[in-house]
Amino acid sequence: MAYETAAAMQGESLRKGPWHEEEDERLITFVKLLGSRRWDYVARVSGLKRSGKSCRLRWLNYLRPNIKHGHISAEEEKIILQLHERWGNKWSMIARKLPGRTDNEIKNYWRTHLRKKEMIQEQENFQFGRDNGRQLFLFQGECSRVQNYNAESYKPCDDILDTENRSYEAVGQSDFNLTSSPYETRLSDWISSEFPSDQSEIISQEDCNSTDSCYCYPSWVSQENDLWGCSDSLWNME
DNA sequence: AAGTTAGCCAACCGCCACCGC
DNA sequence: TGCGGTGGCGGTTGGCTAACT
Repeated sequence: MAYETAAAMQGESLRKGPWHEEEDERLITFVKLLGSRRWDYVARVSGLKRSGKSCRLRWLNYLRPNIKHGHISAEEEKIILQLHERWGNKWSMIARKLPGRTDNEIKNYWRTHLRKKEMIQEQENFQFGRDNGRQLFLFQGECSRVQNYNAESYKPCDDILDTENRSYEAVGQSDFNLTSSPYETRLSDWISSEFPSDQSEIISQEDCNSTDSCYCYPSWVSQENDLWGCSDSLWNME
């Protein structure tokens, strides 16, 4: 690892985890002396048992002057929303438009606050079968009748299921988009590429009378082309 | 009061682009 | 022109704390 060279070459292991006050003070001192560009050099010369990368991150996210911490104002939130809509997850670009805020802070804020709002917004605007025609539903619990859903007959889940008698979880494509693990992203991409957007029917597992999990799957997932027996390309992350 | 869950945030990881040799 | 070193970036994780049961 390139970033381990500084301390590793001196036979020392690099420190990880939270920064101590003394480390912060030392880093500030050496950045003032050497500038905030050559982080590997700063890490080496300062004697901090940290990687250049770690020093850079600490400086940018916490120690540099004029940095703002804490409450994101309504105005800032509005800007974040607008820029995210325009640029997507370009956190550093968005951060440049918000003086004193770091990409890390904006990213965290988005994930914990704004994403929820967007999810709610998406659910409100959700038109089953029109925009994202393909939905995967996983119903936990009894599911014994065939249900055909399409854009015209779509009803909110609460209407479809008797919530007093069944617990369920519905996973829509929009939810796949909001998750970010490699496999989920791959799955979402795979669904988009494999199936045309006009295939909107969802049917449930017909002969499922048990109280165990039962799957209601889109009609476009045929027996020959089911999710679990699909081509290697979906699961192969190489 | 103790255990569990959810929210938050600092820090790490891995990938990629750039630059100098 | 290829290669290694470095910085930048986005995604992810882990730990702390508050809220809830």
